[in-house]
Amino acid sequence: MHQTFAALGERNRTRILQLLLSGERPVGEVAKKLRISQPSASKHLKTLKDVGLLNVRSDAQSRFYSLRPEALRSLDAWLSPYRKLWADRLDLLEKHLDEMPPSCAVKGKRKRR
Amino acid sequence: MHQTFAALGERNRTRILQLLLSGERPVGEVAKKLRISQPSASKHLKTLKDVGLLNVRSDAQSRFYSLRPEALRSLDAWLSPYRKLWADRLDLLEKHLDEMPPSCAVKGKRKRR
DNA sequence: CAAGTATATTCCATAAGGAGAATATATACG
DNA sequence: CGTATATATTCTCCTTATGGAATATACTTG
Repeated sequence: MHQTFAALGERNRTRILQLLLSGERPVGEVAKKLRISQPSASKHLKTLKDVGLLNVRSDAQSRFYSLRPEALRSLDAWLSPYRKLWADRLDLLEKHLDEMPPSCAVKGKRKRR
Repeated sequence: MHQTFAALGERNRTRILQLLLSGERPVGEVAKKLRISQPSASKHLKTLKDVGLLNVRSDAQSRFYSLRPEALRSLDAWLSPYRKLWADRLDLLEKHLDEMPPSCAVKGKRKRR
């Protein structure tokens, strides 16, 4: 998993992911849109592909790279144990508000019962 | 955001996050549980703190590190545009099933109308 | 204040990663 | 086959990152 994160730990590569949100792209277009050299684009795409974040489809001389949903889904899964953190936080906030004297009441912020 | 990913792009650091899921820990305990040297633990904790993934609380000589929910929430937010990917996939699957002749029907897998 | 405990920082050597230029490979076309 | 297009790979230089050992800092206690 840390390898996936390592792949995402580079600005141009997160930009690539963002670009591919709108659909598959050939290398040249990625390079152009991101204003990086073709070799650079090619390398970054390879890095992302190697950790499973991207798919490639060949058509003639072109290679179309696209997001690989499974990988992003894994990220989502990795994150899931941490979601309880902000759930807990809400609980604490509610408990806190709940223990305040009525004089501190804020409209719409009280714990619903 | 790529800086957060970069911080997570190291095995020991993802392990630290995992460890802190069960609550705050002093540096020494992190080092011991992960079987890494104290300076190493200290450095990794610092990089995680520097990108906002951790909080520190001082008590006497000890420093207790804990997860910072906001950061993990940002991760969750970053991921959200990508969620449509697997939603789309489901749509495609459903469409596919929907276009199959009735003879291929699978109990409970048909698109609900 | 001396000694002990917990943590942070620095230094060093080594390894990994990125940019750019040049080159190689693959495919289409006349 | 020769040329053009699209992409991948290699090489070199440079910056950054990591682990380990040693050292520095902070706080506690007697």
